[in-house]
Amino acid sequence: MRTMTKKKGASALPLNTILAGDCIEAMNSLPEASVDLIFADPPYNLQLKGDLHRPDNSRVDAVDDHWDQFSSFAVYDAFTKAWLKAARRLLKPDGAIWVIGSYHNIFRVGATLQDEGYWILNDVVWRKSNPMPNFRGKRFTNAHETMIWASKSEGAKYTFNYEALKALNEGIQMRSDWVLPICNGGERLKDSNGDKAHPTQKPEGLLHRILVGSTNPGDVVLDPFFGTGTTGAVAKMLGRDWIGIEREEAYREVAARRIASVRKYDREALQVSTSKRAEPRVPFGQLVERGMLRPGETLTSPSGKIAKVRADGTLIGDDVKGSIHQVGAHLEGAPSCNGWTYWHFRREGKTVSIDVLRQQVRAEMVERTH
Amino acid sequence: MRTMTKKKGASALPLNTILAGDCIEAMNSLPEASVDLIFADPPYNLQLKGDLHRPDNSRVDAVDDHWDQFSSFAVYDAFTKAWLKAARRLLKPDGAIWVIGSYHNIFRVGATLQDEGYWILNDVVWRKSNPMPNFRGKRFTNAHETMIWASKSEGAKYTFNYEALKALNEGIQMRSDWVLPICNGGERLKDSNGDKAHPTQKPEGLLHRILVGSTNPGDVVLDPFFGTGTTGAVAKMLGRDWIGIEREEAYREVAARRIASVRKYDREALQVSTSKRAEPRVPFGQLVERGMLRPGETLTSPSGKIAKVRADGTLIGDDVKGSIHQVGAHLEGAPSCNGWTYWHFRREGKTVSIDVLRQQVRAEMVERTH
DNA sequence: TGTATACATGAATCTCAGC
DNA sequence: GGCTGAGATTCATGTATAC
Repeated sequence: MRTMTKKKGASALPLNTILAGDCIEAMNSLPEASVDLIFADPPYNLQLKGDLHRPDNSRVDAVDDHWDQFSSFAVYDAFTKAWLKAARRLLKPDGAIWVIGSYHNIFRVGATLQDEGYWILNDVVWRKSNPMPNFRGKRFTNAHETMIWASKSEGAKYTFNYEALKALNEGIQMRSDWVLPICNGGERLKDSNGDKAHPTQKPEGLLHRILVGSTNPGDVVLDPFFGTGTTGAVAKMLGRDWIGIEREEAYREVAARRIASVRKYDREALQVSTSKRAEPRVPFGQLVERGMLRPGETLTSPSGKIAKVRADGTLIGDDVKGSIHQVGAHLEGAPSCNGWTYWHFRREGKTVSIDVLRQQVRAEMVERTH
Repeated sequence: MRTMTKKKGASALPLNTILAGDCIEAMNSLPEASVDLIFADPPYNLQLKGDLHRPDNSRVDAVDDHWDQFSSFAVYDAFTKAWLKAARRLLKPDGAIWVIGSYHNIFRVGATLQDEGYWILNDVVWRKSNPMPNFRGKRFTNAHETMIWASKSEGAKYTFNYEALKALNEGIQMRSDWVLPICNGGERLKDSNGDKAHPTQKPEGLLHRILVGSTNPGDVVLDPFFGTGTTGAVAKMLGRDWIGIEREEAYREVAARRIASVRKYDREALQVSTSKRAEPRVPFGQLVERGMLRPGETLTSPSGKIAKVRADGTLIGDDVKGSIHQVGAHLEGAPSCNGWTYWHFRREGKTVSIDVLRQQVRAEMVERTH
């Protein structure tokens, strides 16, 4: 793990520590555009009528304030807007946020996210495999919670480790509904009385998937409602830096102890499957320059189209010339075409994809860097 | 089916008919406190830009209809507020509403519901068994839509047929996540060209579950965005009265024809509603996420081969990385390999097959869903 | 007629480096 | 910031066609 601070202009980032106090004040004390990912599990005790605080941290009194539904929503909205604004200031331009909630608060959180300029990428449902049943039989078993994943703004280049998530899901694209058990058993932290240390401790599996999917090793992850520190624990295991903010001293103590006992995974284990987009580009012309394909040689497509290689690495067909992609797209009447997988050549009586040659070139590039 | 009107004071209720025109005006023309349930599938306000192509270059037929275009969130919010207000006036005191949407609009709808005085009872997730994938690999598969179920006000005595829903669910309490296929095949209505008659037709199984669960025979069900009339068709089958409102004449015609051909208690519809559950497929990655195996941990094979677990649920061996099956096959020089029975780990001095862990996960899933 | 293969399609905010 | 061009990217299901 790196040192405790990262310099960013004049300010320092208190990495891998738990900050005490109100999350809005704490976030405002940190340098802007310094965090890669925020995970937030904000309070949503709206309908319990009590223990709700205004943005200025004064407590709302249900009786004195003539509590009603409307005023309670207004107060909650103001609180939500304030912390989402502070969080957005902290995010790097290509950073992202995850917020988790239930039907009590998630609609207000989602609307505020949109109003504040975040760009929703997905809503993801955590489908609990072992939920608490609805004992009174008056409603459906509350068997899920909703998470919203959003980038700082529209058009941002957010991190999404598509291949790693696909690998986690046994080769099938990861869906927006995740089946995971609730946090219990040995993972559930207990206080000295043997009671649960925190009412809504999130399972580490949830954070594992979020952090593997939307951060890279070395990224900075901030959790403004740290609780017992699940975010910090999983971030440490996965080689990400983390910052927690928590108001309650009892939670901070439990979290600190918990994270101290966590080990980081081996560096090798943190390497995940990568996309082809991350591979170095190989110009087709290089295959010609290197003599892997001869100018004048004929390439064929699975659909039986034909083109000839020219000395400058372009192709020429019956009535078209251009790059391997352009000629392929034209011959197929398609909007685009990946020429690397489309075109084939003959060697020793066999038809071979030109992509095999690209892979050879790439393999040599790797060899040379060792 | 009863007569076409129900007297309610001086006004009459146009039962089992489709009203033409704007839904807000039409609702305002109906008597207040006269409807038992409202099901609404409002425009989602998708903001699609260019065309989208599948990897095979075919073009996706997008929802680009004029009725889904709104110039801003403010305009969409005003529209939402107006129709929810009109709808609430129509509801009997113990009536309820269901609204369906996606992340584009559902947060705004949910917040407006709360602001207008509705009381949210559950959010229910429709998990699509066969969603359209994310073709560019940039986000999670959009595999669900969200429905909000709300009573007219807090404390209302809404209808909830707990036992009927439990029976639909093979004797287990119905959860807040429903697995149902999207509407296609014979159920999907086509126009005279053979194209889909409506871009977003909902499956009858969804409405079946909603109406069985939250109405009684003889209740009045209103749908202000009637489309091709799924709500009316299922209401008729189930012996509920219905009122549809639809602005587009083409949709009204399709809906009228469809409902005319429906018989009460249609066997086929009941069949649809009890569609099969998700198979308990367990990706290897889930064992890692859930902490049953640790990234960096070594797995062994009966033949003495070795590989290490990575954070994304892939394995890495001496000169190979990939899924448990791929790495096993490569190390054995075999065309294929069942990684579940091939790989083993050590616990308490013993060598255990990873398949034991899969069986543990499966046992938990089966326990809760059957 | 039965089986195997090919094709079509679904509420979608779906690329990115380099100039 | 805008433009150009390389080149990466899909799962489940129903229907049509081929053999």
